[in-house]
Amino acid sequence: MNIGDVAQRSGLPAKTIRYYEEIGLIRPQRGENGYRRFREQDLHKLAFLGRARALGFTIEDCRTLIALYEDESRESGQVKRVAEEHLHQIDDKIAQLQSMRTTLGHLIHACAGDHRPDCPILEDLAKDVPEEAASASEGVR
Amino acid sequence: MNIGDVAQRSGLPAKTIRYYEEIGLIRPQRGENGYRRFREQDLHKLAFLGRARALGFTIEDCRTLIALYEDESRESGQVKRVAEEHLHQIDDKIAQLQSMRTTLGHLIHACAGDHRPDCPILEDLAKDVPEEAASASEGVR
DNA sequence: TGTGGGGCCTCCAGTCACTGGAAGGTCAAG
DNA sequence: CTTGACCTTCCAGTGACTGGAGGCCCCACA
Repeated sequence: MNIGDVAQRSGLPAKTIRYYEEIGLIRPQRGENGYRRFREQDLHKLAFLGRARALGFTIEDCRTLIALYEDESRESGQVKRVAEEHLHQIDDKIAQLQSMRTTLGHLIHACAGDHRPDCPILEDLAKDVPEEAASASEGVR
Repeated sequence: MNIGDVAQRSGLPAKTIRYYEEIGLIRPQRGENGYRRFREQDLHKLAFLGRARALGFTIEDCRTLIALYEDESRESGQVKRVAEEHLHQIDDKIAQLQSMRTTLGHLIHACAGDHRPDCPILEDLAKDVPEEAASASEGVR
């Protein structure tokens, strides 16, 4: 199989597959013409990667998960730990986004959205800076 | 005010403030020693930026919002449109994350997480590739 | 046998919004 | 005069790709 075939069958762009080789996630063989030659096991691994990425696992997580997958003596607790860690990060992100969503929703609701210049959204963004410089108010990054 | 002062009062890291100058969001003056000199209006703008960023607006959105803020003849509808567009993107992201969350939650629930190697998480990730692209004879899912 | 159009290759640059660090100038206190 | 905090610029790196240039390879068709 050439890269175009695996791209189609795995659903991953050829560019991404080359990138995965570059960072050592896969090691396809090479033909005499220099073309990558993929075997079924490569395709399998790419599909694994595609699904893990679709669940939001980082590339490093994927590396770990593949290593565990190939390790006969793994303990499912190891896998579960990685997944739970990731779940927590997803939850954090959702919470952060929902907080933004709430605030933004209120502001949008309060804004007439007409031809006049008065706008609660801008007014909120331009609120005065609290004068207590010393006390720390930690923002989002 | 030097950069350290505005950093503290705006809650933004000095690095970020320098970056904002580099991309033209702010234009602080300079002292004879080469230090940036910030006025109250610069601080105000940085606070505006900090809040907009905390709501998840992109830098380009921020540029637009500041321009609207400074434009006396703006229409609040313009602001509202930007905010609504952004809200949609937040909603999309939340939906995507919640979908991941659901799947991942199921998998984690199904995984014993003990010393044995059997793991539904890995099994799911390693599911067979659907034969859709190559053969096109099988039924779809 | 030539030609045209894919497909494949590598390498480089860009994305987004910072962040870290090196190397060095400036300032106020002791 | 030294120390140390603060400031400067410049360069590189982050994550996970993505786009594009320039060039080789392969096959079908005339």
